[in-house]
Amino acid sequence: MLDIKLIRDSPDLVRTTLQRRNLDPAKAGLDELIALDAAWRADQQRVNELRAERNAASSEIKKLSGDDRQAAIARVKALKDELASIEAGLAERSEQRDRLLRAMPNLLADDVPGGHSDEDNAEISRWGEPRQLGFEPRDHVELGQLTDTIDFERGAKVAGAAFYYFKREAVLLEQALLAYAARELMPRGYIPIATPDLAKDEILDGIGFAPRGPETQVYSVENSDLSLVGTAEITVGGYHGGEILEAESLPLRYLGYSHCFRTEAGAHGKESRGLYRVHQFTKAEMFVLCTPESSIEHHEEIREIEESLLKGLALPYRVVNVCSGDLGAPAFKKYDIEAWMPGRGRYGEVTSCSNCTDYQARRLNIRYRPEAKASPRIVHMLNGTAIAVSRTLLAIYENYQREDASIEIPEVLRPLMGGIAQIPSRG
RNA sequence: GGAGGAGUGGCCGAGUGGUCGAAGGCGGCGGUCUUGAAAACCGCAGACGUGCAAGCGUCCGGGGGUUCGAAUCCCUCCUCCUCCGCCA
Repeated sequence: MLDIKLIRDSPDLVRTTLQRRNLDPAKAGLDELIALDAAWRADQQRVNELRAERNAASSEIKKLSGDDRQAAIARVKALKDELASIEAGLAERSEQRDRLLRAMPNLLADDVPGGHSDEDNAEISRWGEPRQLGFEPRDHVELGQLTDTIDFERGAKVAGAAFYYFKREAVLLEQALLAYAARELMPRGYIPIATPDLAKDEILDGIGFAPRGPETQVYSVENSDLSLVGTAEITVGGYHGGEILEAESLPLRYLGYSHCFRTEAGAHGKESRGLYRVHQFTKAEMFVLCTPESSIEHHEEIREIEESLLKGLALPYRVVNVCSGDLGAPAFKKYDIEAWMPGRGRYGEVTSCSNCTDYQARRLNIRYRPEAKASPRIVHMLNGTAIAVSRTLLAIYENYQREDASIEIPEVLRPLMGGIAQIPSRG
């Protein structure tokens, strides 16, 4: 969430941000929030005064006895009743205020392009040339069938549409990709961390996911406050919740491994074929906690790492700067990296990275102490995909396919697959 | 699953109704001493809210209650530990 002080001091900045995000400030309740906050502060002040009075009167009581004591107790009781009535209103106001405050999206970086959908994302670079295959490329669904390594039909039979089985070399390929991420990132200071696949709703909410409700993308567990995580961003972000970190420990770089579960409500349509949009996949996620001064720099570093991972796999890609309308509430700025996907004949998102500045950290109350004795400050948090297995595997299948439907294994992954150099066609 | 015990500041740990935001220790910071460092000694130090500030308020796992007053009493939830059972 935003700092309430920012909203008090710079309401116009917040108003402009909402407009850039194609949100109506009135509908978002900005003015309502400002009014509510002012009223809340007035109430708070009044309550403080009454409490001070009550505390003072109360501490006198122990010195009194007899009728004086009884009279004093009666006075304090009256004060208490008055206080209770204001406190009730205060609690309600504070709740409303928090609800509106938490609903405000993050500020935007100056260079976030305006726009309404992913079509308005701004391409900023390209790397690699799509291979000249010299034959009509198959898509990964067909390749998965012909190699007997991806089984969507039985996935649907057992778990429903958009579930799948990996078999044979695909299993090794998944493990190789996950190992590849660790091998590349550990030298860069990333700490591998395998996280729970479920998290409490309050953590989901802290990261900016709506755990329940009609719009949710999240599977929740009945009769509990747990949900299946959509990304390790949730569990790694929650890892330091409520803590005050030492300045020397920053930046903290994590490589979080988890399964990811997404309902993809309302997303059934064009992209529903194959691995591109599935209900479950495995992912290695980069997560960085750093000082506010360094987050922009770290964002660029994460983007650079994501590019280097794709370069290592020799997958052609382009980088886009995600436009304001396509940006989630916690993100200050986000890059998508889109690999070439021959089966679709275009680029498709395989990784992305977001600078969420202090938005999530404030909700999760993650701070650091700049130096001894100094007051704590909110950290900045960033996340980025190292490897999303499903989409990366999709891109490898389609880019490395041969005419006979066998699939070459990218050079860097072969040592991680016991030397396997190709997936044979079994068609 | 059953039975007990415990959750206090960065850490350890006192504290069973008022003067406790909380002794003491460790760690931290500043200083004295020293060529420098260590040791020793002296001192300073919680978080949050509000306020220009002084201050005031809130916070002793979470929530609720009793009381004029709760770290302290009651209820409830969570977490951890020990023992038993069960499973691996």
